[in-house]
Amino acid sequence: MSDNNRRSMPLFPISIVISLTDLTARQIRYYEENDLIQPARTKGNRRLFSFHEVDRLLEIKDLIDKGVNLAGIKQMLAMKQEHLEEKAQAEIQQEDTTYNEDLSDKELRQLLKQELFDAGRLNKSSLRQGELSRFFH
DNA sequence: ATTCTGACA
DNA sequence: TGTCAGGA
Repeated sequence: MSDNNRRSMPLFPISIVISLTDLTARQIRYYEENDLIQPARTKGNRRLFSFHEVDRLLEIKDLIDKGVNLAGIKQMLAMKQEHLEEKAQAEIQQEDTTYNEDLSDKELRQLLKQELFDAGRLNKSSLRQGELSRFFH
């Protein structure tokens, strides 16, 4: 899965991103100021965007059009990332368990502890979703 | 020609 | 958010 790396490669200048997203340069720069994106820079201080960042900007554009403010978008993007990290964590744990036919008591307790921890964090995330209603209108 | 930062008549 | 100035 190194296709993800290509989508993270800084490739296009802001002009291309503008035509790709229908956002203005002002908006794109403003979103960067608020840490919604972090484009790379050339030696001449010009912004370079990756496919991932273009996708991200399209998501942001979508949310803006739906009336979500920057604070709300920031939280939603944060949650989307938490979800990805969770999935990655889950895959790692599955590899461990599938390659070990028999687990020691210590490992079993560790796994159970981890699952309970994840479950607890998921509930907290859900509660935050309810609070997100403040950002919609 | 293109993009960057800062500022606001 | 738009737009203009002054640089790079």
